[in-house]
Amino acid sequence: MGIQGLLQFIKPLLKEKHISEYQGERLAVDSYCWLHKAVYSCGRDLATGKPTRSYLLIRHINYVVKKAVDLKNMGIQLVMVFDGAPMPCKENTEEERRQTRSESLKKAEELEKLGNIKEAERYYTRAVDVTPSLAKEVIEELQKYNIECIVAPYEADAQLAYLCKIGYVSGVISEDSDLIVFQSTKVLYKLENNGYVKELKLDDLWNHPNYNMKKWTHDQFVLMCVLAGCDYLKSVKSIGLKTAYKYVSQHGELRQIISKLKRDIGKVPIDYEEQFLKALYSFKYHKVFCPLKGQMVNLNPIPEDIEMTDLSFLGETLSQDVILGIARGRLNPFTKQPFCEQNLKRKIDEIFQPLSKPSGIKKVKVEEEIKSLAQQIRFERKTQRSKYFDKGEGPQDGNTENPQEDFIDKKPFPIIAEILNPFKPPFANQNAIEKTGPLDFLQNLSFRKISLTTIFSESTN
DNA sequence: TCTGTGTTCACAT
DNA sequence: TGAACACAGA
Ligand SMILES: [Mn+2]
Repeated sequence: MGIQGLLQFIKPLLKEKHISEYQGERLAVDSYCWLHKAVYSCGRDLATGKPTRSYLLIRHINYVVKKAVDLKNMGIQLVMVFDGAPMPCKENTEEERRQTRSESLKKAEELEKLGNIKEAERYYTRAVDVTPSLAKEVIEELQKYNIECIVAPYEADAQLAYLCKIGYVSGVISEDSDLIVFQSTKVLYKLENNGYVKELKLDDLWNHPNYNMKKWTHDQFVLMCVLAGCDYLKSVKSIGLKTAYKYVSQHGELRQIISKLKRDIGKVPIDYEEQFLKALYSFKYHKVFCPLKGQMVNLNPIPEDIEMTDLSFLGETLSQDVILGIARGRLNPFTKQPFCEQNLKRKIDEIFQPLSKPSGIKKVKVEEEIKSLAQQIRFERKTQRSKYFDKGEGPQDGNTENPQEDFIDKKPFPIIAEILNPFKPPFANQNAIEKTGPLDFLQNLSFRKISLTTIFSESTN
């Protein structure tokens, strides 16, 4: 997934940083990275849908929310971005994943029956499907903390890059090499719990110590990546990043490269050029949500004289109502329908309440848990989202015709105002320090005393 | 030296 | 959602 070997390729360009250096900035988070890690803490319960402990039904939410709130408390503003519908051309990949998930589930259930709980657990974690509904549960929780969430219409990668492009955020937290291909200006890779992170600035790409790309355009870089194999198109046999680099260095342009490729290697698929163009376009013109206009746009504007006229492979164009509903977590990005899952609290209630009746002890425990769920601490009610954001989202927020245009004229990009007038965390020099969540880098910094979100702590059971 | 493939990992006690 | 690593073969 991503571009095989790209992160290794750009490794010399990564700069070791500490997350505290981004205080005052606004960063977008590739939330599925966190979510996928998070579900490892409660694989069986999510995979089977038959939780053994109620807190195991929400531990993954806790993981993501805690991480986000911790960053927010450091004075980093966050935009949590979630994946939407899969691109049509990735359907086979998705099918494979569905396959392995269901196989893993079977295997896990067998192992569990045999009493091999430990091994079963391993397979259960592989069986978990991270669905929009799961994401929705996280989003609902994040929104309680006034953390902005955006569900992309398609891939989060493109959405994150777009937010960079319009200056809505100054960088992205991710693990995915595709972010570079999508032209994100700054990507923070490998955020550790101690706060260290590896930063890539897109501008540095052209000064690679081992590969001369000084005169390259970004399009040429994308060319290299697609040549080496990407999610949208497998590479021709024996072409990896290194040889792709040579081809682009020597020929520079798509048609020439492909004809040279055909001369060098016989086995080039007949429709390779067409597929190649589609892959390039999928990177360049991916459909995303614009939070300023409240509309669906392409990552880059489609030129008048574009070669390929049928762009349906980019996915359908959604109406403003639908894209807004998806982006803000009201509609399922797969079905475009409202989420029909019942409220999480009620779900927990329903599953555990009957079980608890015979045993008085258990019932008390469950009630405590639900009470604790209901009492999630809210803090910092002061809104960080300016009115402009809401205005930008059009009629839904009480605006009538054409709200986005006059909005943009008045205040181009909210973030720019905030760069000029950086957000000063209110706790900058206050003395109260509290040890908080799992991110130990918090411990060495000065923080306002704050109650962190712990929906359930491990000690409840 | 480079690429393709298979395996393991991500949580947290 | 993804990457790292090891190893075999061209
Ligand atoms: Mn990707």
